[in-house]
Formats: sequence, structure tokens, C-alpha cells
Amino acid sequence: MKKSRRSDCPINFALQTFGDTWSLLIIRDLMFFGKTYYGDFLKSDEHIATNILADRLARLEQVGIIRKIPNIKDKRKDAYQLTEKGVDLLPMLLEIIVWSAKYDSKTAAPKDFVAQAKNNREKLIKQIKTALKQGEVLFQPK
Amino acid sequence: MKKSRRSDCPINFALQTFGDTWSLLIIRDLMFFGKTYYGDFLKSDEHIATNILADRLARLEQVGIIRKIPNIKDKRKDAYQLTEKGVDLLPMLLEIIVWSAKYDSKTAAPKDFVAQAKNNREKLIKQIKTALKQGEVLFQPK
DNA sequence: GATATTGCTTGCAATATGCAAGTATGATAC
DNA sequence: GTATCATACTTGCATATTGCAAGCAATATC
Repeated sequence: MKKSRRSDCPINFALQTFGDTWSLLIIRDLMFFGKTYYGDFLKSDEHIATNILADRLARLEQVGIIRKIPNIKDKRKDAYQLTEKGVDLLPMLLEIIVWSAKYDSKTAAPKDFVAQAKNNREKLIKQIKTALKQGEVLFQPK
Repeated sequence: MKKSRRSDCPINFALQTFGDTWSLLIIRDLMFFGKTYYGDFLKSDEHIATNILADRLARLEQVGIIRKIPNIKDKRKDAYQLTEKGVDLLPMLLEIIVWSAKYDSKTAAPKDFVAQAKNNREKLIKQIKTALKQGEVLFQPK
């Protein structure tokens, strides 16, 4: 799919880069739930369709937000991971979480996590980045 | 349009609330460019189609992010403005701007604004909120 | 070598978008 | 007051995107 730049506005740039209804969920899965393989993303609660997932993974790779790592042990399952460009979306994700936690009474966001994001932002960001580098998983997808 | 909640994830909540390719641009126009009338939004660089604009304004009003104020002077032109729920999206918008400014070499984001968003976040947020309350315009849409 | 798993691709119906034209209401000019 | 204009939409229709189900190819397991 070919889309020409609608404007040079930074909000628009973000929207055109990852602003569809699925990309951020993939990024979320990589950032917080330690998902790495194609099948992992398919299993998420929101039930992304397989053709859409394939398309979004390709697109996110193209724009440099994720990369695909060959898997030697099982050649069928390449691993997806966030690039630095992808990890840099963490502050934005945290603000989204804070906002949604405030306005969605049914939110699944853990209270203490939201509190950390509000009151201890920088520290939380560092913690998560460290965890990501070491391949630790922040939350267990139920 | 009828959408059922895909999950209780806060990221998903945000996506389902304003996560299409146009809503955030309307919110941006209200937050930073002092746009208030239907025609103002139509004039934005990204060229939203009039039927889509009408749909998104209605939807954003429904979810409580904007409100519509009757205009006594010219009854044709009702004014749209952000609610508190809408203004609370400001931190997220700032993070988006910081990210896009970092990765889009052609970004239109003013350097000093981005610097403020990075290094003086809380102060900038207060300034913008004050400006919004007083109906001041932060940037002039060119 | 046969079977199962995994990561896709393909085909197609349903939905959403984008464009152009039309309409209804209120303002302005005479 | 009437004609004209401005503004905020709505409508119709072609095109693009999504969502679902089935299929396929490569690799792993038995």
C-alpha cells in the first residue's frame, strides 16, 4: 500500500506511520508482553486477522519500528522485535495508558503501573527499557 | 458506526476511542491551532473529506472528547471545543510530537517547542492549558 | 517418509473512505 | 422583504480497506 504524505505535521507523521487500528497493539505486545512470534500476536485478545497481521508486521518493519530476526532453532519462526525507533514510542504509550486508565472505568491497566507512569515516569521508562534489552517480560498475557 | 469493545486494554481503549486516521488531527487543530468551526477543520493541510469530518466530529462529541457550543452571533456556525477529557490528551500529543520530530527529518514541529516538550514538559503543559482556557492560539495555521 | 505446526497468501463479501454534488438553514445586501 | 451568499452538513456512488475462511509452502516432529 502506497500512501503519500498528507502533511509535515508531526501528529500526521505519527498517524501515517503507525496510526491504524492494529499497529499499536502489535507494538504494545512487543513492549509489554514479550511477544515475539507471528502466532503470539494472533493470540491477542483483540483477534487481529492473519492477513492484516502479516500486512502490519511488514509495514512496521518497513518504517523501521520493528525488525525480523532469523531463528536458527526453528526456521519457521522468525522473531520480531522493537528497534530503538520502536522503543522510543514507550513514553507515548505510557501517556495513552494514563489517559485510558483515567477515563475507562473497566480498564485492565494495573493501578500501581498507572501510578508509576504518572508519578515516576522517568524511572519507569528506564526500568522498562532495561527489561526489554534483557528480554524480560513485564506482564504475562493471560 | 457500531463498534464493540475488543478488549479492556488501555491501548485498545484509546485506539477505539480516537484511533482512526483523522480524529487526532481534529484534536490537534483544537489543541494547538485554535480552530473552532466546521470550515476551519476542512481547511487543514491533510484535506479531510466533509462527510468524514462530520462523522468524526459527531463521534468525538459522543465519546466526550469535544463539545459543541451554540453560536449566538452566527447561528450557522456552532463552535467545537475540547472537553477536559480532550485536553487531557495533551501529554500524549506532546510525546507523539517529540517522537515524530526525532524520526521525521522533514517535520514541521518547531525546534524550540520540541525542546520544551522534552526538557520542560510540565511547564509547557500548564502553559498550553492556560492558553486553551483563555482561547489563545498557540500556533497560526499557515 | 508421514504428519503436524507455523507463517503466511488468496479469494471474496462486508465495511469504510473519498470525491462530487446536493440541500437546508441562517446571514447579508439591496 | 427578497435575492443572494455562506456555512454546515447529507447523499450517492466508485474505490479502497477489512475481516473471515480456506489454502499453501516450508520446516519440524514422530
